[in-house]
Amino acid sequence: MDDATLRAAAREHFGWTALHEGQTAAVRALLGGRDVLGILPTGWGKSAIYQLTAVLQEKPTLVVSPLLALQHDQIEGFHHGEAAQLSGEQSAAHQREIIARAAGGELKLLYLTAEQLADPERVSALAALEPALVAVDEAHCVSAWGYDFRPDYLHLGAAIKALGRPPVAALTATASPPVRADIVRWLGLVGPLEIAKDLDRPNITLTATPCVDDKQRIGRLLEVISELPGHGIVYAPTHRITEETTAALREAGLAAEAYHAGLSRAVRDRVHGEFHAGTLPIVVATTAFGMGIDKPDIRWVCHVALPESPDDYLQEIGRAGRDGDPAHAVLLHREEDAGLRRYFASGSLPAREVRQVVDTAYAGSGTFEVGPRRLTAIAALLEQVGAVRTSGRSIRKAPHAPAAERAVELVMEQVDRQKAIRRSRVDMIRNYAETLACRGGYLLSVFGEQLGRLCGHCDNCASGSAAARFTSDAIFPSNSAVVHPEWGRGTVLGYEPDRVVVLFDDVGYRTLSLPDVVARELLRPA
DNA sequence: CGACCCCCACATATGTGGGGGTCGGTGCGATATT
Repeated sequence: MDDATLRAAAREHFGWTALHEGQTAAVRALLGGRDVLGILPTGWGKSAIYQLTAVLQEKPTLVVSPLLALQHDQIEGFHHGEAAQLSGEQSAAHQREIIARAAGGELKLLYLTAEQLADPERVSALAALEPALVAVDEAHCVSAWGYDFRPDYLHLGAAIKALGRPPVAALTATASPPVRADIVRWLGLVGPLEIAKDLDRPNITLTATPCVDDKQRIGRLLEVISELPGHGIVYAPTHRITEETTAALREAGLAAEAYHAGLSRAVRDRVHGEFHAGTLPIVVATTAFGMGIDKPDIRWVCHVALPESPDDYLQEIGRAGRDGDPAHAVLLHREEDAGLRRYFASGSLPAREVRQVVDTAYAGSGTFEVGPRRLTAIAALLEQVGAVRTSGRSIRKAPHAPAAERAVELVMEQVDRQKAIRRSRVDMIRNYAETLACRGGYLLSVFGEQLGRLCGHCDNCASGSAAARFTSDAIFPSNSAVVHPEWGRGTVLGYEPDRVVVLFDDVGYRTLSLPDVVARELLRPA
């Protein structure tokens, strides 16, 4: 199908008068049976990719979307009348009715969660619909949530296979190279067409300020907020700090409300609604206040602790200034912040538990003595290394499975690798906070994007400290593959004066001293 | 990983310091209780 036909269809079905080249390329790829990985900013028109593809096909499209509230919004925004949601909130009868409507050709889009696809009966009912496409929205959740929080994300690849393996569109606003690798791997994408829009957001001024203690940090926060125009979000690391910060702001006469997962649904909805409507100027929140915030005129995002990763940070500050007007991202950090993040990043999956699952699965009888969440994650990891086949709750030894000991070893290698990468991301966001070089350039380099100039919208660019440190003395080109004797294969991401940032496949991000690299020949071209 | 709380010992009758334990973020969905 050529672009003119696609544009005509977009106009006819949705009234869209303009499509990006990236959108038409993605739709063409999907219609031709090719997977798509789209890393595209919010507001760019990611959903249009699968919506347009969906209406051009006879069979329905399944959309995996992480939050039920998000699904509601998207179904409401789809003015085509042919979208519905399938979730555990609905009665069994209602669920059957939805599937029947889809089978009758009445629905083009069916929204569901990853958990829905963990149920083999549900999957076979959906497979009978012969879905034309699976879209995975907010695909970074595979990586961010799969390993511990919502492990059914790790079974999506297997579920998609069981659905007849239609083409897959994986879409997200933010994904660094390790996250992309997770998406490709766990969704089982094959040679996907990658569409990425550059991540630089020139209208967001980046600032990071070290604080010696929490008292000073709150003081700085109050100063910052009083200087900044408009409405904004304060991100805090814990429920308690969220509440305390809210109290401090209110005491200073500011209208602020807390938002975190410990609050009732009613309070959360009210706070979200008032912020969105503009009647509440400040929300102090944990990461729970995230996806689904679609307010164009957020003027600032201020962190009172280090976030867990560059991915999280970019995602969170990306909520500011969507209207394109000037906005601010302020990071008030302390060295002590990294501890909590390292803890969150570490997770834990004891080899003993993996062994127990392997032994039980191989024996074909007995009980799994592991919590349900962990069992789901372990099963996915074991399936990935070819040790077991899973279907719903059943975990059976796979044909040609490795020996039990070897299976545990293979899984633990994956777990350790994952842990190393996640912890290295904490180091990267710390470097971002502490660097005297260009912050915009640094942040982008973590995502494998080379700015090649000063960003011109960070505090270090403004003070001149970035210019003094700008360097292009590359000994290896950016994005080139290198090998380190201890850390193995990696990709050169960028340079700071006397330092080079490399992303290693097995150990994650590392910052190496350039004189050291040269003197000891630590890096060789791969 | 580190903040914080509790408890205890300690030198002295109220505060300090140390040891040990606990807790910290995201949401789905199924199940139990009003």
